[in-house]
Amino acid sequence: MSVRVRFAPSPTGYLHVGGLRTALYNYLFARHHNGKCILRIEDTDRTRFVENATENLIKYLSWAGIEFDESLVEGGDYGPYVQSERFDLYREHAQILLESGNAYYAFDTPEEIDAMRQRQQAAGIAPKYDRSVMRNQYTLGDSETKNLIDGGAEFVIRLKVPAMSEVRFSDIIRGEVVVQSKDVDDQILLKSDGFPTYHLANVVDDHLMQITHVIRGEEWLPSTPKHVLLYDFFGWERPQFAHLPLLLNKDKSKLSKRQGSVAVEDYVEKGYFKEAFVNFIALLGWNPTADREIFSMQELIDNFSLEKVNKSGAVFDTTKLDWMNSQYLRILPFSDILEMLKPVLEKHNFVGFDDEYLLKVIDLLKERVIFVYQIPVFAPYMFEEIQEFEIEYMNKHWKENTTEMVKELLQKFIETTDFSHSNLSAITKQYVESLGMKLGNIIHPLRLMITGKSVGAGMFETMEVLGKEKSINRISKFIEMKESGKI
RNA sequence: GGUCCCAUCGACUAACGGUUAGGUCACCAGCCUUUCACGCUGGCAGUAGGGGUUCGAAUCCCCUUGGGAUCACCA
Repeated sequence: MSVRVRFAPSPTGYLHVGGLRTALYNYLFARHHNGKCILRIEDTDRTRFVENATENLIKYLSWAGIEFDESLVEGGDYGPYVQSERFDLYREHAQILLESGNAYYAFDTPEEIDAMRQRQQAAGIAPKYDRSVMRNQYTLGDSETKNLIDGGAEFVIRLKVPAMSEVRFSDIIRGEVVVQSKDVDDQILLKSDGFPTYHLANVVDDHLMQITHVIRGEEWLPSTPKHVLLYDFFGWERPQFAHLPLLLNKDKSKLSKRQGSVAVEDYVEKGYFKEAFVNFIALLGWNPTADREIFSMQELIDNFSLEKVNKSGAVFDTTKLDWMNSQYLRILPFSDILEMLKPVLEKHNFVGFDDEYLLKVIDLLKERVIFVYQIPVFAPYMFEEIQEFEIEYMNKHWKENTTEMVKELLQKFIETTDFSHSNLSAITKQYVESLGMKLGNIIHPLRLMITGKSVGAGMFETMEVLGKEKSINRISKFIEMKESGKI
């Protein structure tokens, strides 16, 4: 039987980084086994409906390079892929459970349930639906139950958890898990509005969609016994479960909004490459070899296995992500970087540069920054005239004879027709040597005049990219300013 | 609190009974150098604690401790 997995997010607004990792592992697992990866939208909670949330989810999943074989976009043979379009199915299945005696009607109001919990808490026992005293099919009797329903009373359908037995299941990542059924609550399956809860919808859909492996976050582990019971009651074969370790805040609690960005879109906004982000996320909780850090999507697919997924949670610390981004800045095709650079430059109002020039600038600076957006911040002088000179830098390197030297060197720059960095270097070195001086005596003043800053890429490389005209103009202009005492 | 899950450097992790407990990020130092980076070299730093099992335990078992998740007519 071929592998079929699903990513089943609830459209509550944005794609969570933990959700992205779950989606990614599902995707990697499916691709690794030549199986199918399905996207199913779990929108059974009408009170949490968020406009455009599904579109947003799909947008960022797609940004990350995660493709689905079946979804509301691609279609497929097991649709619809949106739970709100499958309500009849859930009602039918709840009915099956009712008839087989594995589920029952209950009529308690939220207030009554609340009162029950308070009594239990006061008595120091775990809050759990008390089938023997609440208003339900068993305490009311079948005829009264029928009367209530016929009379239009609101009801829910609850799972009838067996009194004394063990629920056990095996998890690919965690091994055998055993829970006593007395600790499992009579979960509501169908809400009073007729909509299913996650538990029912999830099991029905996973079965109907022939999902072979349920790969989801660890937060679902405590409710898995309910799901297992449902599979058994329906007489269905259970899928294999794999509960992924959680992504954590620095304080080790479940990754949350309060302690930093958790929305994938925030990281896109911050300028991370999708390749770096996916690579980073993939290695949080799973590691194929440990002697390697950089993996392309295809390499992740080739190496992926659920057996190597860790059991313990991973702190989502982006320090390493920054390093990865810098690595990708070096290995990614120039054309990709160029496309990211253009909109960034526009924001700075640095316009009118041709691709050829921009490519040279990227090559010049990519090893000195970790984000594309830092290029114009690190080296604005590549895109505009110098706004400000670092005075301290000037004071440190500008001696009495510097102006004279610079003038002579400028003359040589003007005379040369070869403005390559190697030739510029040769000219300059020859000149300082003729004076019996060191390169450092002239290169810092040069850097100051050309860039205004004390830090940057190789000086002659910078001049080459900037070009003869601009380089010479900046030097002449600076000398004028210097001699007229303007600086 | 009940139930369940988890536990190797600060972080991500490797070692699936035998290693001086390895790698990466971060941090520190040195080298390189034209500044800043990159790069290279080296360094700091870990098996939560206690019992077993075994010739031998990070690894298997138990207890303790710690952390987390979950206990909704949310997913």
